[in-house]
Amino acid sequence: MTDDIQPHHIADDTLAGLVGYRLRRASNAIQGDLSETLKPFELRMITFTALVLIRDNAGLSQSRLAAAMDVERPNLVVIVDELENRDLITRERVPTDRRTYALNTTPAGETLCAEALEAVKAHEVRMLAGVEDGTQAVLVAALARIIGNRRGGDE
Amino acid sequence: MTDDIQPHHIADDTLAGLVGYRLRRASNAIQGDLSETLKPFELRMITFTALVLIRDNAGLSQSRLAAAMDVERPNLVVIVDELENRDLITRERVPTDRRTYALNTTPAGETLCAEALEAVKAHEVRMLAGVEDGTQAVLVAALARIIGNRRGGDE
DNA sequence: TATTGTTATACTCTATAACTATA
DNA sequence: TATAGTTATAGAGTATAACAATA
Repeated sequence: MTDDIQPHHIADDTLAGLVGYRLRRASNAIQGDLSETLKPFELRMITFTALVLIRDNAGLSQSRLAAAMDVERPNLVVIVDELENRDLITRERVPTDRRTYALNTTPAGETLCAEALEAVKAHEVRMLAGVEDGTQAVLVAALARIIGNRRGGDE
Repeated sequence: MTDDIQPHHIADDTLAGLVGYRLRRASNAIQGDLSETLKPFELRMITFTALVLIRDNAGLSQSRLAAAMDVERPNLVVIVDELENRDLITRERVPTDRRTYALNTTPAGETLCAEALEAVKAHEVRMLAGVEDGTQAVLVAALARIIGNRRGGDE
């Protein structure tokens, strides 16, 4: 094949000079691998996130979970439905405020959560191979700054 | 308001311990700000990316652009349509291979591209405020590693 | 037979309006 | 009246199959 005129890899120096561009590509790389990692557990990234947050915040309401996940309430319904239908979480009326549901993990949900978390930790080790611990700390600190710089960062 | 029982911010320590979680949040923060930055130019992130790559790779074909952008060919058609309809790029038949189109920026396209790039650079400075130059270099190097660690990284 | 660009289509994700039941 | 959860729906973004023109 003749790639003398048209090189295989096109010039993307302009974009590569943007931190945001590299950040998105790194994030996509991790998300892709994470999706594969969660497949054996029949979890998507978003259902995994919800499961972990419910486990770590017993009795959480859907509204507060939606706010924490930055997901619109209507969209959270199907996520919670999915976890409940698989008996990974329970949805119980709160006696003091019968509008809200208290979300809690079932024993099966806790087991699956723990197993998935182990797999995710292995996935992180895989994706961060070659990045030293000290560098990872610098990376995390820099990311925290960037997150804090978002429009209306603190409010 | 009584937040004695239910704190405002729920515990997300488990997820915060994952680099991928922070990476995605930082990426989302930048993407959100970038979308706002590009609005005055009536560009979306994906049309901006295409415009820059066409400018930097004169005569590019749609297939190669799609491959570079990691976009399916059918989805690129509408992106190229949009840029062509706005007279930012031209789409001309290649005489040596009449199947392919050669993509090139128009003068208007180059002007808009340069102006948008200036705005994007200002956006980057804004989003990276508080992250020192040395730290940025470490960040970029770490991101390059992560991107390289993606499944079938080099092939 | 393979490739470029295209159309049509479907599936996921996300966003908004409007409803119900409770407060 | 305001809030929690829900339904229906609409809009992005993305993925696949199949086609016409060309190689």
